[in-house]
Amino acid sequence: MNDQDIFDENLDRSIGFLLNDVARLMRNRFDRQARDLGLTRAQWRVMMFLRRHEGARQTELAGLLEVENVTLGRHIDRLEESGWVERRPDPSDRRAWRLFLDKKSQPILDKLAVVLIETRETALSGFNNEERDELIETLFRIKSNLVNADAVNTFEGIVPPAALGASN
Amino acid sequence: MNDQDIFDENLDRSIGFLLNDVARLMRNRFDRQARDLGLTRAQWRVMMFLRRHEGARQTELAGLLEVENVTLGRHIDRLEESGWVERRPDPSDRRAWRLFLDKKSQPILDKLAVVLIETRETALSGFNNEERDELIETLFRIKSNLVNADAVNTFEGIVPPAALGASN
DNA sequence: AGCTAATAATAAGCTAGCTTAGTAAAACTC
DNA sequence: GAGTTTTACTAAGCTAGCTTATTATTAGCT
Repeated sequence: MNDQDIFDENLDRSIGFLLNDVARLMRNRFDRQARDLGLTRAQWRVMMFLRRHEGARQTELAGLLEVENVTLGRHIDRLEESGWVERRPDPSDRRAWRLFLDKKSQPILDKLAVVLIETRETALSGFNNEERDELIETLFRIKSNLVNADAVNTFEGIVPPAALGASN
Repeated sequence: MNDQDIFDENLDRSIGFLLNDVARLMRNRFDRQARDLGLTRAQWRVMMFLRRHEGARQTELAGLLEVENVTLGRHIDRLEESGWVERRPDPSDRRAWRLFLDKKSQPILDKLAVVLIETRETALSGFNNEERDELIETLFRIKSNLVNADAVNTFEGIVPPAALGASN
């Protein structure tokens, strides 16, 4: 087994690429089904979160969605253009906007929730409940590994290594 | 528990969004680490596949990567501009190109493979081998569910339902 | 040989994510 | 109270994916 084989094997078994592939396939499937409802999956997700946090500011909502501020800003631009979402000035902070759903959004949100469930059932066909729960738990574990690693880079990375291992 | 709760629960436990989040976090992490090497993860992936299939045509390579023809085409545009990849005319088909790696690519490919492994180790920290294998198998299962479902839509979808259930 | 079909690739234009840089306002510090 | 830093958001511009429409060329049918 030479060097190239070692790399190739890592490529074939790359969790990152596999995750990407699966996420992309699900996204495409959802979007095809939902195409006529006028919202993309990401836009709809924003609105689903917004429904539970009406009056939130963009930064708050971006934090909940775990997306950069700028990314959410563009979603809101489009949602506002299409009349799904309304930006109202924050009375106590002139830099900020408060976000609200338009009335017409409710029925669409519910329809898209059905599409979500259908997509999931397609993806997980043949999985029993136990397997589903395991998968979700596994994904949360990975996510928290990655989020923590990022946190280390931005905060504790400043702390000298000795301090981190002190409790041993 | 009202309707909204039901939808919200499905949102919280949405495999699709979780997969998306995790894939995004891994992509970001990889890209940050690899930033100075001059290749993005997707570009590098193209080149890793190309290394094992030199002389392939764009459509062939896109098929291997499970990406649309157009998506690969743009990758190749950029890779060619930067001198990583070369397009040579297909001698037997004047519509097609044959793709080849530039010599300078080998050392970078190997360096990026190391970044891939580091990213994976961050994501899967705390996972033993068994858990890793399970995860990969699970992802393959989902992927094949989705790919098969697409196939049904494009081919067998035309076949009358009765024919599909005939063997019962 | 001559149409018609299918195929390889590109063009244009959309969403979704990111970074970096900038503006305006608020909050903090002295 | 003045000056600095932080915060909320926007602007511009990049990769990565998609769809739909076009162009060239090949392959298939009659």
